[in-house]
Amino acid sequence: MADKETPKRAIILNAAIKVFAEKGYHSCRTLDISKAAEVAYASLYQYFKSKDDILLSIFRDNWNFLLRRMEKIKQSDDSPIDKLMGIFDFIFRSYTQNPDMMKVIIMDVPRLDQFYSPENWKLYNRFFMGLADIFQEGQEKGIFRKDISPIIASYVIYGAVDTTIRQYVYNPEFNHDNFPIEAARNEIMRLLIPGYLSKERTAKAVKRTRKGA
Amino acid sequence: MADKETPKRAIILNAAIKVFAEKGYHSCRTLDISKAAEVAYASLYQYFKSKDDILLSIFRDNWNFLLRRMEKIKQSDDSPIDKLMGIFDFIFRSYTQNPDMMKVIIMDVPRLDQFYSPENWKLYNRFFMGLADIFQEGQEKGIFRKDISPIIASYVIYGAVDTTIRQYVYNPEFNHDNFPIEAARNEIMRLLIPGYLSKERTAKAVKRTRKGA
Amino acid sequence: MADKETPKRAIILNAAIKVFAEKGYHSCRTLDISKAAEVAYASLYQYFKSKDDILLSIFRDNWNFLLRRMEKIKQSDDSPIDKLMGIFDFIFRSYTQNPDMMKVIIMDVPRLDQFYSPENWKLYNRFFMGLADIFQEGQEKGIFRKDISPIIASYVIYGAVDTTIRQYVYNPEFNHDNFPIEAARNEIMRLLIPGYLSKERTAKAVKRTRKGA
Amino acid sequence: MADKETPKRAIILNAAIKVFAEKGYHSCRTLDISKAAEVAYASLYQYFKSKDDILLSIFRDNWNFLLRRMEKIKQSDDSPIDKLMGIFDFIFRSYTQNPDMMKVIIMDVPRLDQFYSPENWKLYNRFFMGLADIFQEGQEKGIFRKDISPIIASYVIYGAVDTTIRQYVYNPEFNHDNFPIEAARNEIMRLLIPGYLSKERTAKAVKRTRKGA
DNA sequence: AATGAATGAGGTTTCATTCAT
DNA sequence: GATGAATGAAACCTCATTCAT
Repeated sequence: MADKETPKRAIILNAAIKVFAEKGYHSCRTLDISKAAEVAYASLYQYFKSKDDILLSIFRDNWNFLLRRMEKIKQSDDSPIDKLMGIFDFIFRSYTQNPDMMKVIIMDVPRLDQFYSPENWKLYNRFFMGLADIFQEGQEKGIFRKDISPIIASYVIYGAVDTTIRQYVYNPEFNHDNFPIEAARNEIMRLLIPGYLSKERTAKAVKRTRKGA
Repeated sequence: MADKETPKRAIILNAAIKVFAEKGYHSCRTLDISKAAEVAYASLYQYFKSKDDILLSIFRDNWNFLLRRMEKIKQSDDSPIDKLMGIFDFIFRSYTQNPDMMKVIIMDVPRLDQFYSPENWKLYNRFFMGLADIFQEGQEKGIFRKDISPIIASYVIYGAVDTTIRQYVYNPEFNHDNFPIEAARNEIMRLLIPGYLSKERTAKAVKRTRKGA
Repeated sequence: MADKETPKRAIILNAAIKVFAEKGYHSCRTLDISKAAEVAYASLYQYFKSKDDILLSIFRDNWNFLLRRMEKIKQSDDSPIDKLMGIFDFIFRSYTQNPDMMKVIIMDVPRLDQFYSPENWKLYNRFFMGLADIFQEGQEKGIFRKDISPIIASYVIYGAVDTTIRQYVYNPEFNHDNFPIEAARNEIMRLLIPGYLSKERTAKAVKRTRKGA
Repeated sequence: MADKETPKRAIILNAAIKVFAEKGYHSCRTLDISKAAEVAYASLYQYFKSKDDILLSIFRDNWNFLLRRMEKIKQSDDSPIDKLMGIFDFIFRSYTQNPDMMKVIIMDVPRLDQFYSPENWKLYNRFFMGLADIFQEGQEKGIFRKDISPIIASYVIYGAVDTTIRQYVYNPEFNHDNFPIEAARNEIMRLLIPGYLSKERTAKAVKRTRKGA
């Protein structure tokens, strides 16, 4: 934590992710964040305007990262199915690597009234629009059904991921051992993308995606 | 509001739905609820233990209503596709008739830390399990793919609805006129249920479901 | 409790004594009293003006009873020592028979700000004045030291009883078995009244006092 | 009040003593305390956990001070009578110097339900045990009657002081001018301690006690 | 007389943010 | 830039009392 290398802004953000994930945004106090970050209480306010701003910064930083990754995938010459696969793969890997961050993005960010500002919606929607673009590309190539509007498809795709991860994070009755998150990912793909079938193809797509990271 | 017929508990609950939907659970004060309900402040606390309890009562009452409806649909002799259709139809109609209530269920309830109690999870999961049962029935009848676990399918189905309604409620960039909610419903069905195609069949199923209400 | 014979006022008063003794005046609610009395909530207010009034009624009723008893003892032809003995005996017997009542009188009544009204002080002081009268009689008869003002003596006498009973009621470290309350009473007599010695005399005085009841 | 030298904790405590003495613990609001202390409202809660904690801190601080003083007196080579005299003198002088504090200790502290915790009883009882030790020393030296248990004697001694001060504080019918508190102190000594007689001896003991402070 | 639902005033405490060092 | 003590607004809930039946 008290990492001299890491800039203090990042230290605070990482600590906040941990604390938000543990207690929830509304239930934790700014004092908890400063303690977890091992910085002075008032230091928070030298790097962020407010508690809100910390949470929204977490969203913005990570969402922008996601968007950049999506952009790369979109511009690749993979098939639409592999593109979707690449995005799914990225999200689920993010969850595996940093479940706290994902928890915060999925649960705490949409909780915040201030999240629903035009600027944030714009950023938020860019992801849905990207998904829609890929879906539309698939429609044009005759891979996906044409009687579905791409934007609705993007909601369904995101909703599937969102709700599934929510279950992994919160549902105490859910047996994680029997349903490793990677299995869930594959099943969602199968359900949403009729053309998604062979494992070889998937493995190849994933490999390619990772190389491009 | 000051309805002599309606029991006071229901009056409070309806007022709370309105206030929660307008301002959000954390941003509204209990005083706002009592004013909206046109009852004395302390009356809230004769019918509910706390502000939390009001929100969770909204969830419990409506979720139980949803579960009862689902149970009826499950026990009908409709095909699994029509059963899913019936549930979608019920949820989307609920949204149309009482968008505030849906907003509260989708946005405020999962915000509340206290929501994640074993009792609530049990209630919450009964819906997913019901969806999974129908999906499994479809698998056994050879209608749905067998390489998807029913419980994951239920998450995807619910997530599709949840995220879509969320967009209808919150997204200011979203053009409601071009995407009436019924259209969204149909598109989600098409995306998730490969066998769902003909409009006649759907209309028939909906009719039957409504009659059975 | 639901005693048809006992007038309802007395039922409420007895229930209040029990509840006040258990939880303390400030920590119990009027609802607790009505429940313990098995009367309707609002019935309290047909017999008493307020919660305060209930507590003060307990004081007044019992204090008047004590005063009447003291008056009888004063007017007897016992020696001043036996008179004091009679009063001590009455108080300690009251504690043995109804510790809850004594607890309320000693702990809750003086807690109440409203207790310190001129009327109540007048009533309260009549007891001290009675004690002082007896002490003065003893001084005049050459039994007690003359260099002590009777009123101060009355405070000391009452304080001894008050503090001792307080210990019996509240002190968890106090070993009741080793110090039966009667032993305490005798020791206080010995300490305060130099002439108080022989057991026979005491027994006689007690007997006489009881007969006069 | 706004004393830069005095640590803020002490400022708050002194203000609380004043406010509690004036209005009583239950009748005053925490806002009154902060105003009297001329500190910000929330500052109370940086130094104390709660309103209760403020009152109990007043008790603990002053009681510990009393205990330390008693310990010194016990370890002196004064006679048991002079030791008791020293303690009486200290308590009555404390009352003269800070009647508000004494009022709070005698009236408000024992009001508080939370006062009756094992820890507080332990502290409280140390005073009674100290008094009992001195009384027992007097018994062993043949000064006090042996047929009185020291612990009961300690209750009587404390009760005498407690009740007398209570009268000085609260009784409106009591004529303070005719009974200066020092006179009361002497009379209590005469009543409780048969051997206590000569004024010269007393004066000497008091002098010695003060010197040793 | 008896009931219990309805009332609203009032107080403690929390916590994000600022300020003086 | 760093610190942490100081700040005060804001909100939930309790509870004695009244009122309508």
